[in-house]
Amino acid sequence: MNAITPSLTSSLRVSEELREAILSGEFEPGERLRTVSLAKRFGSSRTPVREALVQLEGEGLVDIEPRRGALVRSFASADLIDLYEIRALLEPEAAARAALRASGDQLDRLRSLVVLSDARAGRTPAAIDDQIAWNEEFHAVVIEAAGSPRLSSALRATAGIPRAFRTAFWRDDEHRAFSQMCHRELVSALDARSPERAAAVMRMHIVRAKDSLVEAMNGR
Amino acid sequence: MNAITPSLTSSLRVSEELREAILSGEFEPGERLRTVSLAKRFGSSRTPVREALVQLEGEGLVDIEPRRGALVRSFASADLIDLYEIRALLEPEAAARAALRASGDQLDRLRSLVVLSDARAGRTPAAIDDQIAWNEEFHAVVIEAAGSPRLSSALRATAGIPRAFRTAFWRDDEHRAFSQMCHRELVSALDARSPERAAAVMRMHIVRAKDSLVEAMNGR
DNA sequence: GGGAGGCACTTTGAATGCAAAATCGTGGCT
DNA sequence: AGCCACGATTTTGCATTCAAAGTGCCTCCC
Repeated sequence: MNAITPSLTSSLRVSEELREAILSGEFEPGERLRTVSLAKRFGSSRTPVREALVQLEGEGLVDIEPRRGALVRSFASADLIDLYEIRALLEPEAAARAALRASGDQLDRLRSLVVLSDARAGRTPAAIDDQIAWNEEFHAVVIEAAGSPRLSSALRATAGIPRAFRTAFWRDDEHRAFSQMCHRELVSALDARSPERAAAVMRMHIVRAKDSLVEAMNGR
Repeated sequence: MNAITPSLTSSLRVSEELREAILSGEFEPGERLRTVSLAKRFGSSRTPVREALVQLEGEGLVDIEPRRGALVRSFASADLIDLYEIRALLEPEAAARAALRASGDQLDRLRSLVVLSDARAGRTPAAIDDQIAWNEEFHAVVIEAAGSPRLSSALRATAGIPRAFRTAFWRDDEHRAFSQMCHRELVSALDARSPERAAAVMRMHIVRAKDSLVEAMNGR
């Protein structure tokens, strides 16, 4: 999605690319993010890099220590559980609002994302990457459909966790099947314009994901 | 607490002061925040001002439109209601966690804030300002005591926003008395280490505040 | 008289320069 | 041998500078 990013400002482009790089696990948690090397990598000066780092700090992906610089935030297990518990509070509300406000286009997009995921049920790395991307977009569309800027930004602050962790549970067939079922059920609830149902499904979905994560982490 | 702010970096100092300025209603909602005048005001160059603006955008106090600059975010009534509904989701959770984790110092501080507010029950502007400050600190301490960085960052600016509407809120004796009662009750729940009770009280507190706000806005 | 176009001024966004703090390695001292 | 101090180097944070986009005003034409 979003093949064309106009990227009006360099700052925004850098923050996008850096966010992707962090989420894809390219940097170790705790690793220092030096402005010069990032600037070189993104073909800009240090100024937009610094602004991007401040923005990503707000999203919870990096820590900035004064006079010491930026680090990739560590995703310790307690922190990840924390993250999911907050999502479990916010996303059901987003789903409920989406049930009342989602546009036809948005519902169509959600439906097509479900169909895509159903059709691509492999376990190759590429298939898993697709699954992850579609899953992210699915949740992003629901949040967008909720039409609450505050909710959106609050959830952005709980931004994605490194995909390295996600592969842990996207490899699990059972979890994936359950997730797909939740998505289907959620679309159905949104179609039915039932906020209670949408919220309940979303809550179940998130809590289950949290448990799968805990299980995956314990299993190693 | 934190009477001395070391202000290691200029960027942090600017963001603090600018946050205060916005929350105190010094700028009109929708007003453009020009980097040169802010830099002049804070005695710095535009660079730290820009970083502060990015940070405050993440906190939801400012909107940045690419190539156009920063605006004070408007707190339209729908937006404020939205905000309170999110607080109503998050702060009860913060209170519940605080019930489990609050330190003795934190509980003492909460108790003393309640005492301070009880002792200073005037209606002069200065008294109201004190009430507002203590109320904000009360909520800040509870959130801090929850010990969840994600929750803290999601809630950072939210408690301060109603300061712009102080007249609506804090002049109403009934609301103020109820608020004080909630704070007392919350301290009691935290003392008793009862997360359920703490969450329930906090939820009531926030929902009541939302209704008071709606009422105040309709009443004019 | 009203609207479109153009020109000057303003403001943003990005690059660069510079001072201060932090980091790292080395050597000396106990 | 271990530890501390000190200097070189790196890196941050801020100021300044420059180009490009935006804004507003004024004129000219219809």
